[in-house]
Amino acid sequence: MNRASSPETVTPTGGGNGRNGRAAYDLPAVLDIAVGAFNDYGYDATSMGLLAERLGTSKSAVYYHVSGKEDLLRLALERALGGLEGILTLPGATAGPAEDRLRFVLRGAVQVLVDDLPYVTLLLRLRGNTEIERNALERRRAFDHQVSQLVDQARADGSLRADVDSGTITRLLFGMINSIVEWYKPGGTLTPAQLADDVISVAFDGLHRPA
Amino acid sequence: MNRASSPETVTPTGGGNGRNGRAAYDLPAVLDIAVGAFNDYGYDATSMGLLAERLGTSKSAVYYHVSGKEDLLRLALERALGGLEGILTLPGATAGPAEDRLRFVLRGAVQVLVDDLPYVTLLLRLRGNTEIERNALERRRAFDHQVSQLVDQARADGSLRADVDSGTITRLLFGMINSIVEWYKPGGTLTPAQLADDVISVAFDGLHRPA
DNA sequence: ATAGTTTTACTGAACGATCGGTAAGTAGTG
DNA sequence: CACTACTTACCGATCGTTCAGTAAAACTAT
Repeated sequence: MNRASSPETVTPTGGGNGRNGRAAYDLPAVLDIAVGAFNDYGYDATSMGLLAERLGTSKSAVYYHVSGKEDLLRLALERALGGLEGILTLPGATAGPAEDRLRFVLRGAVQVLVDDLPYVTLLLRLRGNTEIERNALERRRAFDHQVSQLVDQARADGSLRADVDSGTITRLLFGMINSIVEWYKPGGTLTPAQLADDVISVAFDGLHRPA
Repeated sequence: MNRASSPETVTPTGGGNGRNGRAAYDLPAVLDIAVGAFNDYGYDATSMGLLAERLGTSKSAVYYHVSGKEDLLRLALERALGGLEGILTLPGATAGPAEDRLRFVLRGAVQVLVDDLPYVTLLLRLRGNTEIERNALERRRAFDHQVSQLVDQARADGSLRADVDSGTITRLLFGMINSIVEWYKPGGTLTPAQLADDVISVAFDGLHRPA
């Protein structure tokens, strides 16, 4: 019914397993399956029963690996946010002209998006229904705010146009980049590096043919 | 707890009502409340009970106006899709140079997005869990495809850069525009017309200061 | 080497809560 | 008295979660 890899192909942990022929899953494997399901159906519409079905085990087996549904969400969001926040600590994001730093961060964001595609996808679709979700949204806003400050600095330097509001620019920029999770399929002809180049180029130079 | 208008402020249909002091709601009013809740919590996470609470009535009172939860979704999506599809039938979208038609459609899309903000928001967050959702997603894809053809034509005319893949351009373009539903708040200093101008300008000319 | 013990990784059944939806009755209006 | 716009009470299904039990692997002791 679905085109994802069948449960049996994922992570028999190598060594020991349960009783009969069944494979033993470890936490990262369960998390991978869970995030995939969350993205396919939405977090709320994904039941623990369906998750178990995708793993080829029972509902309660999942509870051996994680403490609950929200725990899976928390783990997944931590990974996505960690990747994004990591960009801002890199040298390329902290030193040099503002426009260069902005380009570095945007390129890094595209890289993280592609590397941890399902995890970031999950993050970008949050609604803030629970405390965990609201906490993640806050961290995401903090990241956006940091990038927004880079835009401000680049504008002050005269590198960026000043006829459009700075907040609007940041939001349109992220709108463009974040939309990648909705359509990019890794493994195609468009490589992550080329995608990053395209995004940066379209963002800075626009759609018109180069003069 | 939430900052939306309290139930009592919306649409006592004017004339006749039920029994005691309670107001009588009509279908558009129920739909408005429902779409607002769907966007706040997500469609799946929004229960009919919560909907009734927001309306200030009982769960089953909602069923007097609509045949069920999915009916509310169907009605809302019809409105959003009708608005978008309508743009493509307008003269500005069917005659003239490809770049002008593209600009017209993008501007129109921004306009519809803002005019029917909650309805389009709902559309853009669909996951395709039910037949109704899948049908709406198909219509949305058809709309995107028509715009994609405009991009192709503008490229063939030499109006748009040809060094970036046409599909990538269309997707980044929609990524930018569709992101508006995630942050635009009507009634602020940024008017819909100014927003449309900014979007078109950033998309075609990029972020660099004009030469 | 083998017996006994502990640990790992589950199974199947059941829990209370909540879900979308329904049935039957009723207060107010024309 | 018919009609509108509800009400309260409830249905079966499904939700996330828990629990007691257990087969097999891993470890320890002799």
